[in-house]
Amino acid sequence: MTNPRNTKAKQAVLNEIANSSFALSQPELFERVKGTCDRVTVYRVLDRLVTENKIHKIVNIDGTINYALCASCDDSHSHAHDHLHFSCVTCKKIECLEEHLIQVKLPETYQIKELFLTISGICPSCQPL
Amino acid sequence: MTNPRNTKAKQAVLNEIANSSFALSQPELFERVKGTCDRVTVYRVLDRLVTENKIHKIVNIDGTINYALCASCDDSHSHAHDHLHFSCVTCKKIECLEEHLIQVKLPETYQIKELFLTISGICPSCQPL
DNA sequence: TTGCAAAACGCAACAATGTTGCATTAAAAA
DNA sequence: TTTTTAATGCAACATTGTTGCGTTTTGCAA
Repeated sequence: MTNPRNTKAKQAVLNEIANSSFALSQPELFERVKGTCDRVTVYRVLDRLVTENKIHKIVNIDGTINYALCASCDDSHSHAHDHLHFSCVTCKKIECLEEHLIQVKLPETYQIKELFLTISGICPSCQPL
Repeated sequence: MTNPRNTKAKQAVLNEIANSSFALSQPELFERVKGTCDRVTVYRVLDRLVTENKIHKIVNIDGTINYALCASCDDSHSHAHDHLHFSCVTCKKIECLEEHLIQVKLPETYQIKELFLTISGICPSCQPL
C-alpha cells in the first residue's frame, strides 16, 4: 500500500465536503476551491479520498455523481452503503439518511453485493406550509 | 398536447429496446441503429419515448443512463417506478425486477415522490458453479 | 536540517456524452 | 394532393471526465 499524502488541494476539497450539509458534485467542488488547485486535481483528489474511505460517491437520480462524508464510516472498515439517500427536487440537495437501512429479498439465484437506494421528493426544509 | 409521430428512427430505437433483455445506453443504442439515423436523433427519440411513457430511464450505479421497456407500464398512467433494478457486475446488464416493490418509511417531514433502487451483484446467468 | 524518492500537481490535449440552432425533410391530417 | 408542423441532419458547442508528461512538493530518513 502506498503512502497517501496530505496536500493543500486534498485538505481544501475535504474541507468543503465536510462543511456541506449535502453531497457535492465535482463541478460544485471545483467552483468552491477555485484558485487552490486545478480542475484535474479535484478529480484525482476525489478518487483518492474515495479509495481512502474518507468520502463516498453518490449517484443521483439524474446520473450526476456527488460526494459526501459518511458519518458512520471510518478508515478501518470497507464501505457498505446499505443506507439510503434523499434527493430533494426543490433545493437539489442530497442527504444521507444513515439510520434507515435497507433490506431486500431476492431469489437466491441473485447474489447481492451492494444496494443503492435514492428517494426523490421534498425535504423537510423545502416543505410548503 | 402535440401529436407524436411514428418515424423510422423512433421505430428502430424502440425496436432495439424491445428486443433487448437488458437496459441499453444511448451509445449502445446508436451503435445498433447506426445508418438509420443521426446520433442527435437518438437522443431526441429517447427523450420523446420517455415523455410518451413508452420507455423508462434507469440510472445505473456508475451514473450511466440506460433505457428499457417497462412491461407493467402502458400509456394510460404516469410512470411510478417503485420497482428495483439489478445491475450485474459481471455482464454489466441491467434488469428490471418488476415484481419486487419497494416500501420505505421516512419521517413525515419528508415528502416522497419516487424511489430508485438498484442492486448490484451477480445475476443468475453469471453465477459460478 | 537537508536530501531524496515518489506522490501529487499543473497544463495541455484528448475523449465521451449530451445540447442547441437552423435549414430541410417527411409524417399525418385536412 | 396539399398543408402543417413534428422530426431530422448537420454543424457547432458545452460539459464532464481522462491521460501523458514534465515539474513541484510531501514525508521520510539520513
